Amino acid sequence: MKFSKATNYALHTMLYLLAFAPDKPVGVQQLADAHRVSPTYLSKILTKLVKAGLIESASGANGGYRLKGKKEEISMLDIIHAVEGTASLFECCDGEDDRCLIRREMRNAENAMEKHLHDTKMIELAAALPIR
Amino acid sequence: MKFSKATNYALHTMLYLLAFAPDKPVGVQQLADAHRVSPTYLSKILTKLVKAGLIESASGANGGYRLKGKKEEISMLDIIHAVEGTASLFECCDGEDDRCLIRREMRNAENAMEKHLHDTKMIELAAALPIR
DNA sequence: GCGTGATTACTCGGATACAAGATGTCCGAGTTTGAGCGG
DNA sequence: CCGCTCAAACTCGGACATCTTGTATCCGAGTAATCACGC
Repeated sequence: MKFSKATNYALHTMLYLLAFAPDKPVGVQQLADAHRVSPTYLSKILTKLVKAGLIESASGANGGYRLKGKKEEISMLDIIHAVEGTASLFECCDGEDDRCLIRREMRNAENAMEKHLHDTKMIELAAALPIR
Repeated sequence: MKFSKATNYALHTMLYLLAFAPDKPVGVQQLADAHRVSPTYLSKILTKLVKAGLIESASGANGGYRLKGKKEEISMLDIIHAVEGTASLFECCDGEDDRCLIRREMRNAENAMEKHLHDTKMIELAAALPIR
């Protein structure tokens, strides 16, 4: 039960884009250098963000990844869901048996965390960065 | 990022003990039958609960596992921590760098979930079970 | 100056390799209960 | 009826085996900008 490194990379990359390049596309190489990750691996992760509609990719020379859509609304939860999936963190009791009290409480706890993540917008973090 | 099945088994077993056998030791075989798990595997999980001080084991004939200590105070978080460990769910930025805003917010979200799990006591769930 | 083609700098996606952790099994060793047996 | 012994029923812990998932790399294919060249 851990958040994957992929989620970590995705969050930091999104923060980077918001803070340093809100409009221009940035190459995978540059993003990878900024966080000490392999470019090809980071590319795989960013593909998930593209599919989720958070960013878009530009092919060819001077291509790269660029923010897409309403930047103010991007929450931490959006990014986490894009990378980790939206499935519940806790599964038990064969499917959708709502009589399982343990499952119900686990879902409630999970929702508490997700609410916090949903209320935290990436653009606020970008604005609070000490050095830009 | 998923809770392990081991956590699932641990939670259900604890609920079972609280509801059906608050005092008597129950054999691993019986507990395993109740949740369709291999007895030896369940034994491995319960060993963690023993080390955490939530239950105690009785060797020999008529032995088994029994609740230990103040039953009213056992929370879901206690069990989860016993099985999954107490480490933070999110790690990044080499160690304890508190300047990382992403890490800070992830910790906050995590704490929100843990608070909910801490406030949910197992004995309440046992009392709310429909069929006993 | 202008169009055309080649080059270059990129991303995309699949296939693959590797590592770690979760899951599950097996077995030998130790421990307690209780039954059997002899006195 | 008492005490001893022994078998049975347990748990404990370590050592495996297996399976899934996360992590990471490689490579061929496609695409867009730019440069070079010839007209």
